[in-house]
Amino acid sequence: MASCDTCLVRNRAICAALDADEIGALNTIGRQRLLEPGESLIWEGDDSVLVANVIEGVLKLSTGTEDGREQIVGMVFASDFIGRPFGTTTGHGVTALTEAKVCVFNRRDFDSFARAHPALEHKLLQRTLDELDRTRRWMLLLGRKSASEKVASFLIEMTDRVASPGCSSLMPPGAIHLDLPVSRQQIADVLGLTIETVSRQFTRLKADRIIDLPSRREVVVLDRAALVAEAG
Amino acid sequence: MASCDTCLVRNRAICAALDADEIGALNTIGRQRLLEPGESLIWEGDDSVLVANVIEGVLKLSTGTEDGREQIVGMVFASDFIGRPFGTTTGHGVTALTEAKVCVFNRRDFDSFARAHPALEHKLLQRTLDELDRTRRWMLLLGRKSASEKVASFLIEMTDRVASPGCSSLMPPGAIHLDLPVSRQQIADVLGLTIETVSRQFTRLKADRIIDLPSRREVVVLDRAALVAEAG
DNA sequence: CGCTCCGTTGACGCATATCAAAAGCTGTGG
DNA sequence: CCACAGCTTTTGATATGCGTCAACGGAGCG
Repeated sequence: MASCDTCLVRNRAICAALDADEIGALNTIGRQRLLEPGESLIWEGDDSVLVANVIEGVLKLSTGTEDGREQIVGMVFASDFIGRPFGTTTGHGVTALTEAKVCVFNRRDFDSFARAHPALEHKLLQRTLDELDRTRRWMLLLGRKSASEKVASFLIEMTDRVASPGCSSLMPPGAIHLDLPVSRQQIADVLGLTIETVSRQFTRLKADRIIDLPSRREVVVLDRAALVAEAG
Repeated sequence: MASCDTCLVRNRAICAALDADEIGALNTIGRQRLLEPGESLIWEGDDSVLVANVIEGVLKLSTGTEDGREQIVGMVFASDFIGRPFGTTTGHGVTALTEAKVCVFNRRDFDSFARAHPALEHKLLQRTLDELDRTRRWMLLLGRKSASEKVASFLIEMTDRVASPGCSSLMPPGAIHLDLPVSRQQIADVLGLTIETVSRQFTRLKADRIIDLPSRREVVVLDRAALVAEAG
């Protein structure tokens, strides 16, 4: 059975607020679950029945209109928290983008545990405040930036969030290698654009020698400064 | 001297989590402040030196690009909380839209007080989670909705948030009267549009008998259902 | 009464969406 | 190993919604 002791995110997730005894107690109400790419953990509009910590992988948070338009409202990574504690419904779906491992809790169990452990609630509050700040900054992008600014901003955000350690010596100095966890369509859904516009911006950036595109899911950032300049 | 005992939002703001003694203690570190329309309490990028509760009035949270584009990332009303506790910088400015009364705290004082009072932190967490949900729903609007859907959504949000009690008997049955706390430019900055587009949508809605526009800052919603249908 | 600010209206252009088709990958079965 | 099917992505042609620029109008104020 998986235990918190061996958990990859033991010291980075909100659990870091707890001591050994408390972790033991939390361990009894949580269980690990594996998700395949495309598999959903929570659906938009559902009653809030569970919350979770991400142990491995990348997931998206998304909402949509009735006529099928979709907007990705957040991406969550290892050690991030998922779900809506202390509430009744979840406003957005949660779906795995890569294979993912999550530590799932029944929401009510988690709620009472959290209320009994202020240090945990404090960590959760800090995370929520950070996420709110990040989300508000993204609103500027959605409301006011052009397609080229949006794509540049996306790539910069990605270099900060999923910078691959496996940069081979074959790459030009200063280059940053990215393995995107998302398809072109999903990038479009993050940026509020169409897939065609995203694709055209990628090819233009490649033509301008600002990035390289070794494969569909890979991006090499050749000139990060140029990207920052384009991001507005 | 103003005291929490007579505070208009005593039972709705996060202070509602505290008993009489605790309120007394909080009273000693907070002070009231009046703001004129257009006056800023916090500037984007500032060190986070203060936090506050809104007692009366409406304020905007906004970010902008270097070249002057602006995006309003939130509107705050009576009993809402303002500022970035437990953090170093604030990602957005806070500016009064109407005359406003706020209860201001030094951020460090508030931080230590909050850490010592888990019930207060819990209220703050709930508010922050609610605000995050609201903000994420707004992202769908910014990224995926058309101008007409945006304006309709804005008006619906306003009927929920500032429905005037003073509906005179002169109005058609079912009509809802709104006193907008914002200019056309500010509506545009909330919706990620230009002032001209907002204006055109307003006149169209008036021509379609869905709203009436008695004055610049007033809107009468004649057919809320039609507005909901347009909001997407 | 006239000035100024804000909002409205109109003409026009452009960025991005839409529609359509070709070009790469990826996997499967012969 | 090749052929083919079913994808995602790219590329191209066209359409359109919204932005931009410019002029006008009306409300508030000295």
